[in-house]
Amino acid sequence: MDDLTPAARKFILHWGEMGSRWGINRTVAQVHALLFVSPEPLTADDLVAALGVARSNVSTSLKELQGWGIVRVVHVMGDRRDHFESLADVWELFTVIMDERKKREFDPTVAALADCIDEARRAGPREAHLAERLTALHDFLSSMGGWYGSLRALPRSAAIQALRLGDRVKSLFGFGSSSRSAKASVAPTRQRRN
Amino acid sequence: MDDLTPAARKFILHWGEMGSRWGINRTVAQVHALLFVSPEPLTADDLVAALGVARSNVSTSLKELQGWGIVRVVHVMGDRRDHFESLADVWELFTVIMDERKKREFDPTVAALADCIDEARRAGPREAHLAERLTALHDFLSSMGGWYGSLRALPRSAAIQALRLGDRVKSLFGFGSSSRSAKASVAPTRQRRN
DNA sequence: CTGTTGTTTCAGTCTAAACAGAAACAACGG
DNA sequence: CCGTTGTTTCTGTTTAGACTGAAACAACAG
Repeated sequence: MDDLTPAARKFILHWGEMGSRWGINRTVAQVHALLFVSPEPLTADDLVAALGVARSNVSTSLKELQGWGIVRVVHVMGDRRDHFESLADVWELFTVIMDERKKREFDPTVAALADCIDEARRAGPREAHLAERLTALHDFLSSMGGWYGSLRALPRSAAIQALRLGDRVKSLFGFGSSSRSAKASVAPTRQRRN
Repeated sequence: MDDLTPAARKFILHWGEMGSRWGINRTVAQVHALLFVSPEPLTADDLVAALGVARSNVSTSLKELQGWGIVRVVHVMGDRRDHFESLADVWELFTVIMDERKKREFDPTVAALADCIDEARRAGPREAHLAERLTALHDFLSSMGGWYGSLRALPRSAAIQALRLGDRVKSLFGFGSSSRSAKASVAPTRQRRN
């Protein structure tokens, strides 16, 4: 962690922090961050040295990242050791992660909601209100899932364009569209009732 | 937790579990889940009794939910105690939560990336690769943020319709679109390479 | 003033997850 | 067969965060 440049170190630490705030193991996120910014593939021992964590920890993290499909093994001529590299394409990274979390968490949630709704309905009018609320939630989540599925079904360029579609509308409201416009959409949205 | 119906209990536990997997305190998520499905507003003591957690814990959780703007105090005639209710509207719930997490985590990440990029650029060509990777990430996240801002700027009905836009595409693939079609959109998205 | 209600804080406990470090094992190249 | 490399599994240990329960405090209604 000491032979990293300040910028790289800052990024890796922040990325690890973000990961842990979103339910991703900090070390896993850090390993990924380092691979993502590394110009060339790294060995497990490189990662151990750079991040200062145990070998077993790195090994597990690499396995998990490979399981997600965002890190893969490559081989370097004249070196028997495995080297690892991250997907470089950010869009692909995004979709792969979203796919995986959808499968692991989102879809089971929708299914669990369907179960709860069935159960509440079978319990008769006494739980009608519960069934109603859960149905609203279930339908909303299903819609989101369906929307994401549609987006994923598009070829990548079309998908990116589909996301950009809002930009035209946004310009009507006088907002810019590139990087630093974030704040414009943050503050005054609280008590609006769309 | 024992006087809840099985369906309600199952939902609350699952919701708490999901919350904790996405960086939201389990108790906070459970309190919200219970308020969300409750036909009438509940007092803090109701929550203590139903969830079996400490009073201070409920109080803190309620404060946090109020801070997010998804729970509010209401008063019941002839009762001096505060009663709490959740936003019932799922779309509003979603946007409020997304707004808050964007503000707390997403925007700071974009800003941190900009910092790292500046630093890497100032370090000269030695860190050109780092700057390049981080810029790709930064631009992607900015785009996502901009897209979300656009969506939020739309009146709600238009926003929902904008999300539904994919449905037409989806129907080409033979999927349905309304509530129970969840399973249809799940499986086959894995190994496609857009 | 007194009892009720609610908030906040704080010290201590508890727990799940992360993590370290070692060991055992497999694969394989030379 | 030996050395290298990598994986897996295990036992402890550590740590962050969640949580409890109590206490101090404020507000206020009657």
